[in-house]
Amino acid sequence: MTGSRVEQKERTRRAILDAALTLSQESALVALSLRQVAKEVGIVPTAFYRHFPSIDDLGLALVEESLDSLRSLLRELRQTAGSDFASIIDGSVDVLVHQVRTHHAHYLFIARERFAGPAPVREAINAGIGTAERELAIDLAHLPGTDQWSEKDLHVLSSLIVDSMVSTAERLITAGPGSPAEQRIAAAARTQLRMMVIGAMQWRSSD
Amino acid sequence: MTGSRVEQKERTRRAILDAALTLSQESALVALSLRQVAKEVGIVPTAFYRHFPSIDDLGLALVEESLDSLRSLLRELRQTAGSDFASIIDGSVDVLVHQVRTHHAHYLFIARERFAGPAPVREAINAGIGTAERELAIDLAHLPGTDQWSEKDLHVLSSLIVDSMVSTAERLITAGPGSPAEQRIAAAARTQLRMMVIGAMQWRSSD
DNA sequence: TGTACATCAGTGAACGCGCGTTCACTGATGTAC
DNA sequence: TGTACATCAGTGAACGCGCGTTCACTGATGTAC
Repeated sequence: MTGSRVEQKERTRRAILDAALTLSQESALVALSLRQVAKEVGIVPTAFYRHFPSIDDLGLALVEESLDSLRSLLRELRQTAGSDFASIIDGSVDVLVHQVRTHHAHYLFIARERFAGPAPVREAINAGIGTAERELAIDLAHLPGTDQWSEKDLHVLSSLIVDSMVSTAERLITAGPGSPAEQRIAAAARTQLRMMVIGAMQWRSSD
Repeated sequence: MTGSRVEQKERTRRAILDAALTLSQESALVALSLRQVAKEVGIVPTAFYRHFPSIDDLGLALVEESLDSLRSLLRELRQTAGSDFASIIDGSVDVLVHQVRTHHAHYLFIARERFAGPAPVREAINAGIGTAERELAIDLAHLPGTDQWSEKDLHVLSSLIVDSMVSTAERLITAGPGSPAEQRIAAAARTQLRMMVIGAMQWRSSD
């Protein structure tokens, strides 16, 4: 019966990733130590090298995992349908709250490393946010009322909405998953988005 | 002639703070080491203790310095007068761009440590941003057109504006002081703020 | 002005600690026959 | 099914390194008389 040894190895690898994610929540990726992780997992420090070539590669794996969560959030947001703006906004905020709650560690990781991480990590995160802005600008262009808008103004509105979502996500992270503040933050986010949409609908491109 | 020894001590203290700020830009406060700082300043590691009781106290001093910059930014923003919204917005964005450019290291420090810093540092920074939101809400209540707004909606708009300014500041920091992107970011910020104000003027409190 | 003493910023040796990484090993699991 | 061998996840000792902090010191600057 092969597979059991393979499975055990995979289980340890996952335990390492989970321990690393947990530990990096307490401080930051840069402060994560192989020996801490090994202790948390319950293996001897040197056993780590059966799973990752170095401590930096573990960091990269964490980044990839977290960015996967971010990408799946963007995918879900784009699929949020609705007959009117109000229901699109409500659906989007629900998706955001749910995702931040279920992948709390990943979003905390992204918020932390977005500015404090090593350069490649920062760039990967900002690339993810940039992609969200561009995709949203495309979606906005297909909505009624934006016909005469310039490319530039579409991107300004798009980044305004994305900024607001990022700030909301950061507030949700700081509040903690399932906290009493969660619904208050969500309600404020919905109001923010409605104000923005109203402003946008009144907007006429000056270009 | 007393004073010269005192002055020399003060000069070394400043050199330590400046070196620490410079070094913390390359990674993060948590990764800052006394020995690195001492090397940068050109003193032996133990001389550090003539100026700060411990490495943590140096960190606190950096936080205080950076928050001083933040507070002076808020003071300047509140004093930004104008006869109409457009000139208030233009003036505010100018102030933001100028402050981020002249105190670049402090704002980079704030952006980094806002989520990645030790808990007391994170709390101090978020308290500063919270204060900005509350003060702005008070100012907004005195503007024409917000008479029937609820307290809650005033704070929602206030946090929307502050979020946008924070995001703009973070973009300016990432772009670097005096970079070619600076004017583009400033122009986008002005457009964002105008859209928000238009949205707000159309808003009727639902409470 | 000159001398004797006090102050104290900066020195240099030393400490114990946790770090990432290397290496040869062990012993349970898996495979070939 | 039973045996002999191969694989390889995890072990444990060891390494050199940078860390924060302690301590007794030195010697230039400042003060009292």
